[in-house]
Amino acid sequence: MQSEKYPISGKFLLGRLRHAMTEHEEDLLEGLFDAVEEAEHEQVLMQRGQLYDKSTMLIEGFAMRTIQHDGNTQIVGFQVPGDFIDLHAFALKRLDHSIVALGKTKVAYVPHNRLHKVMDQEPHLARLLWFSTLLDAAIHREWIMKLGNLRAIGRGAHFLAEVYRRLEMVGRAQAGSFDTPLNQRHLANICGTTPVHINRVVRDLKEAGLAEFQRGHVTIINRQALEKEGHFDPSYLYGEGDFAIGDELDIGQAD
Amino acid sequence: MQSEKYPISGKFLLGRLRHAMTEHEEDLLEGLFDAVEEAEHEQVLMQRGQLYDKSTMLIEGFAMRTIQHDGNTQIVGFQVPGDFIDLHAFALKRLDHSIVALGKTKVAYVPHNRLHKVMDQEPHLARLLWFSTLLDAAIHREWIMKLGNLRAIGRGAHFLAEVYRRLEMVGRAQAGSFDTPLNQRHLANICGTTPVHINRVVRDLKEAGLAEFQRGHVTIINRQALEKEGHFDPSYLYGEGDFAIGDELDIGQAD
DNA sequence: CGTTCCCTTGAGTAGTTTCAATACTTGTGG
DNA sequence: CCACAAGTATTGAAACTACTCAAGGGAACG
Repeated sequence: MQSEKYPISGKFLLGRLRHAMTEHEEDLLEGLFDAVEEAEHEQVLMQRGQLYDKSTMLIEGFAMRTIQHDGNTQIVGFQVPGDFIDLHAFALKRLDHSIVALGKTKVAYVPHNRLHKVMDQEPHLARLLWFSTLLDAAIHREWIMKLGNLRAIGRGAHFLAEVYRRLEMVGRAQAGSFDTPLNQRHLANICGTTPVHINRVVRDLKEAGLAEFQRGHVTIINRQALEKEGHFDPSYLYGEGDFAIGDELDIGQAD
Repeated sequence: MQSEKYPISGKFLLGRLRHAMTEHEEDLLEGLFDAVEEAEHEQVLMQRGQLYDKSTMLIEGFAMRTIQHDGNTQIVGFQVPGDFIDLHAFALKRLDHSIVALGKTKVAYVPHNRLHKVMDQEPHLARLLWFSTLLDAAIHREWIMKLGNLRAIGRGAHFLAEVYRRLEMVGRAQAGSFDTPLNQRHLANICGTTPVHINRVVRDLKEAGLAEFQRGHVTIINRQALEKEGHFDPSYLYGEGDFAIGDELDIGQAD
């Protein structure tokens, strides 16, 4: 599989526009990165406000995007393997938020000057990189929907359904379950509630036969019911078959 | 000013990276667009799921991004003049959300094939376009923070503070006030509450001497207190002076 | 000048938070 | 291998925030 041939970038856009990448582009992308590094749980990978001249591919493990204000930390994003987690630092230079590793993670960095060359010489690949940053934006929008429209149980259900689907796309989900570095405090933060309340939500999800959230492990008991409870429609993840992007349109060819 | 020389794209990135555009790029960008068109209040400019081969510059008026689910509509974004409101349709091809005009608006369209040429031949301008889509993502993240962390009054205060600042950047704010096509139903939706409750919030904001929200007009009474109530830190808008982007780094030059 | 949409207010209820106390897990050192 | 500490999860009760239902008032538009 792609993960073996491309140990660093093999999961990038997997299940989405991966098939739109030429072999030349896959080789090129893989070659952009410096050596693989490891990061510990809760290690800050990128700090809000700092200047960066490199961006990060998440190879193994998880990460979260956080915004601080008055001692409070809000989790505003969750990243899985294959995510180019701070590619936007290339265009923004400074990040408006921090990126923190969750669990043991493997990452690889690409210096921005190499991305400049891609912009100059590989417009099609550049556009795929752009696409991947817009996927994050689409997920952000769905989180806004989730927080603005759903009660706590729906938010919890939506998040679990989303993560399961995203892990599935990059081959990191087992049948009906996945491992996670999140605890109930993280989950509460992501769902915009308190840990005490999310604990009752977790109990309710289990009692309703939708999903189980245990330390480090999530079991999807009834996927369809879970997705319904969370009003989860996966098309915003732009998976293959959802919006079927790239099938009817050639991406990146100037005409 | 730029608005006179460039009637269509003159407000694009104004107050942010506008100064990083060369005159050549400003001319080029202006020339990309077809004739200016008008749109009515609540007119759907772009429909979720449809295929598009053009993108839209918002010249005058406002627009909102909406996600539908089960008859419910959630507003997940708010756009002001100078916003390239669906540039992401260029990379995504289909949108995960709809874009709806608010009030009388003027827009102009650019066919995607012209953007292809920009990608191929103008990597620096392409990167500025990319930057502008990432600004939207940064605003999305802040909305997630707002919904996840603040109570209703803080959310209302945050939104008013943000819009005032954004309008200021494109020269569309008067001293301490601005006009808006939003009613309290919109405001409630944006803040993730009910109209009845936001009505009480509006009253509280007025009684606390922070801001007034009247039909079509918002008055900022005490900006500092309003921003404090909303935990509003404008740096995520990447205005001049905030993260001071582009000053210490050359943007877009491959080295 | 009436219709319609929007705003406003009140009262009861539901959802969520806060505070507090207890149990369970995991890791560490004796 | 057990004891302890620290973090995490669970439960209960009271307080609060926000929602729902309902009705009345005000502004805008034809």
